[in-house]
Amino acid sequence: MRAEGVLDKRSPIPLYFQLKTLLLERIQAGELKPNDQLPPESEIAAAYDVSKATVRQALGELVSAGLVLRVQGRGTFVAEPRVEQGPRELTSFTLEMSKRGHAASSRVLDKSVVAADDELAERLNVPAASPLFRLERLRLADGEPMGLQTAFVPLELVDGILEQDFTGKSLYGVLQTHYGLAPAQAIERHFAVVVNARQAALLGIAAGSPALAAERVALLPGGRPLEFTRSVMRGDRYSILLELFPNGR
Amino acid sequence: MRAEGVLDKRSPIPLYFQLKTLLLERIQAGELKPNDQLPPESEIAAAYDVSKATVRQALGELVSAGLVLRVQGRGTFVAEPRVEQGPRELTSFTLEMSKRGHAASSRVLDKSVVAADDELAERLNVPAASPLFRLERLRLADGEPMGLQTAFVPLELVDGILEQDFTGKSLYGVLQTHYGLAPAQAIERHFAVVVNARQAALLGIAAGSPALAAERVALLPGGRPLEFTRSVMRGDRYSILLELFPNGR
DNA sequence: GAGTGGTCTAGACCACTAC
DNA sequence: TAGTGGTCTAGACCACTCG
Repeated sequence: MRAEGVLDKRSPIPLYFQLKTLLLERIQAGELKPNDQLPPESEIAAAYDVSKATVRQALGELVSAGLVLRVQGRGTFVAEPRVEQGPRELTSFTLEMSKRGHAASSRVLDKSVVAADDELAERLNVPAASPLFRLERLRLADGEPMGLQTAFVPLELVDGILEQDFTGKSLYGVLQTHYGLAPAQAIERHFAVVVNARQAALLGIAAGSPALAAERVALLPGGRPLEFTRSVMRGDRYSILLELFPNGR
Repeated sequence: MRAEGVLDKRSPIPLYFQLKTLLLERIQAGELKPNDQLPPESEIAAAYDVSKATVRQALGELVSAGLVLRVQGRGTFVAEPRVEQGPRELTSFTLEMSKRGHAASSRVLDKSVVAADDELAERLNVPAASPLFRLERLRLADGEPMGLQTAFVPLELVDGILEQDFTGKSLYGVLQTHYGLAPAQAIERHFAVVVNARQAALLGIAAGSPALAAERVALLPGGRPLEFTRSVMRGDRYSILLELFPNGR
């Protein structure tokens, strides 16, 4: 193997990392195509003048990233591109839709301050009857109703938020830009329901139609709940795609 | 560090794997609690009489699994339990239920060979009309119906599988032990449906009740489809829990 | 400065795949 | 049988954290 790039042994960047980056670039540039066989580890080691262990560490990270496939006794191969990237991302409806090529919009149905009932207080870890900002929106993709979302945020975190206009903006965007609040993690539960008359009317489907419901708690970096959202998405237009691996990797 | 268990150097099981398993068991048994510091790598290496590289490989896999946390200059620590491993893990219904503390069982409704229709042929990447093994089961938790699953496997991969008894066994178990086939990845789509009369009767719920449907393709290490499964799980008893992170972690 | 994990070497032998 | 990746050793030195 000709050493296309050369590793800098005096660099503070680890050799395995430099090597991994080089290989990554060659794969992403299409120079190494899916199912192409890489040179043997021993050959790579010789070409770049590093030990086999270093080559293995670089390749190991590419394997973890799903870009490369090792087959004992045969060799190392460039993997077929994956259907979807690993763990599910925490994004907004707006972002998610635009990534799928749809124009996302929303209609604000309610913007108010309510007192936390017992369930909301528990979910958001605030005292019962605490004031919460409530935002209910009809979410649309390409102008067609996709689902209903109702978000609750402890009012003390977002003083004055009632003045905000949410027509063109995402809730996460406003939390970020006006209050410097961004979730570090979210826990989301999905389950199946049938829509009631009000939901059916708003979504333009028949009452009793199936829908995917979700409850989500988004947490701040310290672990404090930032937001609790209930949503009901049309069963005929919305689905969840998951990529699974054995043993959590 | 006292060597609680001892590694068998003559075993065909790699030393790093034995060591990883030992540590895993001590964590899962609660002997090592969250935030406990593990002994230094050098000490573990000495205690079990292996090299530091072997210890690092064992610990590295525990880090990947999220069970352990390495902090440079400080040490290695037992991680806080994750909120949920969620369905990001590829497991069988049997395993999943037993992990949640339920007794899983199943009733085989159909075991046959069918010809692939166009959709099945595409999903399993086999020629149209190829013979497929078809297994339809009613899945129960603690004796109560939870859902229906129909799996399809290309017959050429599992010659003679019709003779197998699936009453007490998982499909994945049989594929593994009798054919040496284990999925490396799966892609699963979930959506909401309402059950039809047959499904309702089998599940013991009213027709028109909501249910969580899923379609899953499990892939072999090389990327060849091993299995396609359609399932319908009771909406009142089944939900999906997801842990989300910004920007894919 | 002492102790930790992070990187790296130069070898060795084994297990598996292909011909 | 030859070639591949898989495991393992016994060292070495570095980078980082903490008292």
